[in-house]
Amino acid sequence: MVTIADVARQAGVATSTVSYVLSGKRSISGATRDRVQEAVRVLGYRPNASARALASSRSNVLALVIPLRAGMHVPVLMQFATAVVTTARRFDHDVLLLTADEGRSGLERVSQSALVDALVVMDVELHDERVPLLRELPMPSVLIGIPADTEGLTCIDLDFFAAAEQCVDHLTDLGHREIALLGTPSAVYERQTGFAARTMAGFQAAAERRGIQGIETPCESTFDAVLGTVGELLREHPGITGLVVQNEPIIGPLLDVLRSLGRRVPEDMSLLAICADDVAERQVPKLSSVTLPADEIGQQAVEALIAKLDGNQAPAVTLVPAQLTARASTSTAP
Amino acid sequence: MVTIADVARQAGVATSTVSYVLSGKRSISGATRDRVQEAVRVLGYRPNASARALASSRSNVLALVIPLRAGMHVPVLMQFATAVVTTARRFDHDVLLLTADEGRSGLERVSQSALVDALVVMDVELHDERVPLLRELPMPSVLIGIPADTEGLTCIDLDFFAAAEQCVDHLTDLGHREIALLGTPSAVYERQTGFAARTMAGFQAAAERRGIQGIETPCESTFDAVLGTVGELLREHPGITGLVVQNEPIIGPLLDVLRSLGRRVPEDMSLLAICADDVAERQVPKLSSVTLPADEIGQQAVEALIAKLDGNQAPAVTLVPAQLTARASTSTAP
DNA sequence: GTGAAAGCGCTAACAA
DNA sequence: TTGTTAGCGCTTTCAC
Repeated sequence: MVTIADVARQAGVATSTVSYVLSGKRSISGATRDRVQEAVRVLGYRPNASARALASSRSNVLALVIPLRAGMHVPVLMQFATAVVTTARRFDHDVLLLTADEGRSGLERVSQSALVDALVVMDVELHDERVPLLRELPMPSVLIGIPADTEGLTCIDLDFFAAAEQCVDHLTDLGHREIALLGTPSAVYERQTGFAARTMAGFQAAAERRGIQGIETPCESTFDAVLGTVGELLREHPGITGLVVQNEPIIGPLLDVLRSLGRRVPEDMSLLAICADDVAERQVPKLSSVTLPADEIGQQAVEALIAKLDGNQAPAVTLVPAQLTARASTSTAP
Repeated sequence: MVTIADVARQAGVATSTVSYVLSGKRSISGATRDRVQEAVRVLGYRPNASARALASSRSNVLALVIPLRAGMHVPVLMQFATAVVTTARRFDHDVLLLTADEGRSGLERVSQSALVDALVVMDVELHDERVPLLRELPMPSVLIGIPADTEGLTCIDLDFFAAAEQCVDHLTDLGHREIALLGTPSAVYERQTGFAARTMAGFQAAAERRGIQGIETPCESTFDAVLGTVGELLREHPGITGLVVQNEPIIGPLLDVLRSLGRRVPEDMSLLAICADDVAERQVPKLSSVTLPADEIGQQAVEALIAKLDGNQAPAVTLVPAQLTARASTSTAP
C-alpha cells in the first residue's frame, strides 16, 4: 500500500506538504506542487479514507435513509436517490445506503460511530418518529419531505399543497365542477406520509375556495384496483369530469380503464398527473401535469447538507414551486 | 464523544481489555466482562468506525454497484439491493451505494482508498468492462449476474438458461408448437446483459431440442410498445399459442393487450413469466412462472462475500436453480 | 486473564 | 513557503 510518507519521500518533501497539496488548504509553490503531484501519479497514491476520517473527523460519507415502505413507488424513490448520489459525488462525498427499517437505531448507529457525517432522510411522515432523533443527533441532516413540525430541521420538497391547488384551479378554470383526486395507496395516507397528506390538503382547500366539489380517494397500484376504484368513483359521482392522479404506476392502467369505460381523454374526462415530466409525456395522450422534479430536489438536499457541513445556515423549509404544464389530457368540461 | 479510554477508566481496566470484550477475540473473566459491558452501557459508548477501520484494516462496509442503465426495471434491482443491505447488516456490515456510471474509476476509488472492503456488482454484461478490473482489485467481490468469462470471479444468479428451457419444456409438453419470448427492452440485449442473453440462449436451445418454433423479440416497457410488439408478433406468426415474458413492467399491459385482441388466457394463449412470485400471483389470471428469487440471490451474494473476507473459498459460479410453478395462465394448446 | 504501548495513515497545529 | 510532530481512537503484539 502506498502511503503519504511514500509520496513525501519520492517528492522530497514533508508529509504535511503532500497533505496540503492534496487538500489545497495552504498555498504551495508551483515547483513543489508539481513534484508532489508527479509523485502521486507515479506511485498511484490514494489517501486512505479511514486515516483521513480519523484525523479530520470527517468521513466524507453521507447516509441516505430510504425505508422503502409499503405503497411507495420505487422508481421515483430511486430517482431521488440517484440525484443524491450524483450530487454527493460532486462534493467529493460517498453515500451509505440505509434501507431496512432499522429506523431510529440505524440512524444512531451510523451517526454515533461517525461512519457518516450527515444524513439525507427520505419518505417523511407528518409525525415521523425519526424527527425528534434528528434534532438530537450531533450531525446535520436534511429531510426530503416535510413533517408537521419543522422546528430545528432542514426540509426540502415539492410544494405539494400548491401542486394540488394548481391542479384544482386549472380544472376549475376549464369549467369542471366535480373533480376527484386519485391518490396513493391507502397505506401511504395511513402513515400520514407528508407529500400525500399535503397534496390532499391542498386539493380540499382549493376545491372549497373555488366552490366546486372535490372527492379524494386512495388507490392501490394494480390494474384491478384502478378498475374498481375508478368504477366506483364514477358510479357514485357520475358528474365527475376531471381527475388528478398522484400515483405513478397507475397512470397507464388508468388510461386503459377510462378507454374501456368509453370515456375519452380529454373530451369526456380531463386528466392531470403529479409526476415526472418524462412519464407525463410518454402517455397517449400526453398528460397535463405538475412536475415532480426529483433530480432538482435531491440535488438541493445535498447542497443544503454540504452547506450545513461547512457551517453555513440552510433554510428550514424549502418548497420547490409547483409548475403545471398543460398538455393534451385536459380541456374544457363537456 | 465517548472513547474506549473513557470506558476503560469507568470499568477500571485497560483499553485493550475493553477492545477484547467487544470483539470477543480473547477470553475474559466474567466479572471483567460484566464491568466493561456495564460501563459501555452507562456511557453509551460506540466504537469510532474510522479508528477501528484504520487500526484493523477493515471498514466493515461493502460497496454495492448498481449502474441503473436503460431498460432495467428499478423495483427488481432494488429488491436485490434491499436483500444485500439486510444481509450485510446481519454480518455487521454497511453498504455504500455506487450508482452513477463512475464505472471503473468508482470501483478503483472506493477500493484503493479502503473505503470498503468488498464489492457487490450488479447489472453484469457478458463482456463487462468492470470484470478485468475486479480481477485486479486487492479486495474480494461478488457479481450478481454472470459474464462470459468467469475465470477468477465469484458470480451468483438465477439459472436463466435453465429458466427459459423449463418454460419451453412446459409449453411444449402442453402441446404448443409455436411460442415466443417477449423479452426485455432492446437496450438490454444490445449491452449483452447477462441475464437477458442467457435467457434467450436457453429459449433457443430448448426450442431447437424440442423441435418447435421459438421466436424471440425484445419489447420496450410501455403499453404502446406492448400493443405494437404483440400485434406484429401475432400478425407475422398467427400460430403462436404460447408466450414467455421476461419483462416485469409489461406484464399488466400484456394481459390487457391480449384481452383487447380477444385472446383469452390460457384458453387461446398460454402465458409464462419469469418474475418474482408475488408479481405472478397478483395478476388475473395468476401467472405460471419461473421465480426470480431476488432476496435469495442478494443474500447468497453477501454470504459468499463474507466468506471470502474471512479467507474462505467461494464457488466461482452459483446458479440458483430455476423453479417453474404452474398456475392459471398456462394450459394445453388450443 | 490482563495491561502497556506501538502503531494504523492521515491532518493540522506549531515552528521556522 | 515548508517541515516537525502530536494526536485522531482503535487493534493487536508483547509482556507479565
